[in-house]
Amino acid sequence: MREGKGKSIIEFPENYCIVDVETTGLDFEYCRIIELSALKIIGNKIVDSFSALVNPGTWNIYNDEIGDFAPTQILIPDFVTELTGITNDMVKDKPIIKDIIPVFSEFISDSILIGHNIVAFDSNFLYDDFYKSGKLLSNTLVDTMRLSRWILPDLDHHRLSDLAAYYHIDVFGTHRGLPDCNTTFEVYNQLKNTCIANFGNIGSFLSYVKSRLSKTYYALRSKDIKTDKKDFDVSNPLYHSVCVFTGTLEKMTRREAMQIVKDLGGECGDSVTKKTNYLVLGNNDFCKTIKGGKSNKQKKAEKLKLEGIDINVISESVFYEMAGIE
DNA sequence: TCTCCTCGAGATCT
DNA sequence: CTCGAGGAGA
Repeated sequence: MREGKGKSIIEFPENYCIVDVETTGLDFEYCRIIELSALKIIGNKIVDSFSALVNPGTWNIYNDEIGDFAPTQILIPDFVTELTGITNDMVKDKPIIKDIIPVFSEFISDSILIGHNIVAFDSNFLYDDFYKSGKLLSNTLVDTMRLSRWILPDLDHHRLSDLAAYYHIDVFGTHRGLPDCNTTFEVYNQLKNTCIANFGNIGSFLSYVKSRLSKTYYALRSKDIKTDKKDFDVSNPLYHSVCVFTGTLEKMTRREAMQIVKDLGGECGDSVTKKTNYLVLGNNDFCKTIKGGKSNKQKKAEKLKLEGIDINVISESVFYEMAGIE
């Protein structure tokens, strides 16, 4: 879907275009753009702007009176007019999107596009209309909502209005193309300021994000868990044992469970081997790829046990008993 | 150790 | 769409 669409990146470019679209609704298939706006920023300064009201065009739907399919004007729902102030009258003599795309395309050229929720919303409407005009929207995207979630993680919400309020940005008319572009521009600059204030510089922020994101690809490894304990209870069954987990634990995260093992003088393994002493079974229900209710780790553990290896497959509750946890 | 996959929860756009 | 959780295979 939407092949060749530009990538979403976490960055703070100095040259870019802020983009905002108003539409007849949220649905990509049935809704249409009614306003298309953009600001061109070079060296952090606004140097140009673009804004156009758009006639949403027509649907080819069955007309009872004519007894055939006929083009019917797509209307702006009342709640959208309420929200944006854009009426059917305002767009009725405006060009359709197909006639605006070439101008808009030339305006943005190949610059990075920045917008609030642009990755999941604006860019998809634009991509589809570009596509219908035989063009590919492949511009790289920077989403201020995504930036905001990294830079202001404690905020309850990251809507554009929330960020405008948080930064005390004066908003001149909301839910219209250019005003929203201007708000987004202000928000972007403030996010950059906060970023530098909190991380020292953009570079350390970017490497923080990068390391955090890459961790989502790398499963938790036993080497990530360290203990500062020295005096261990040598009678505890987990002492000097090698413990492996599979599935999701009910009472704690896997990281916490691994920490308990290490604190008791045990070791954790990332996979079941001949050195493994305990395999702790969590819940596998969520995992559709596991057939027959057994993970590969459990199958391997049972195979090794048949070969005479001293390996015990235990439940989560037995693990807590062994660890001395209520 | 590295690369890539899948799923669910949560949030935002008009 | 993003992120964090768990996973497979080489």
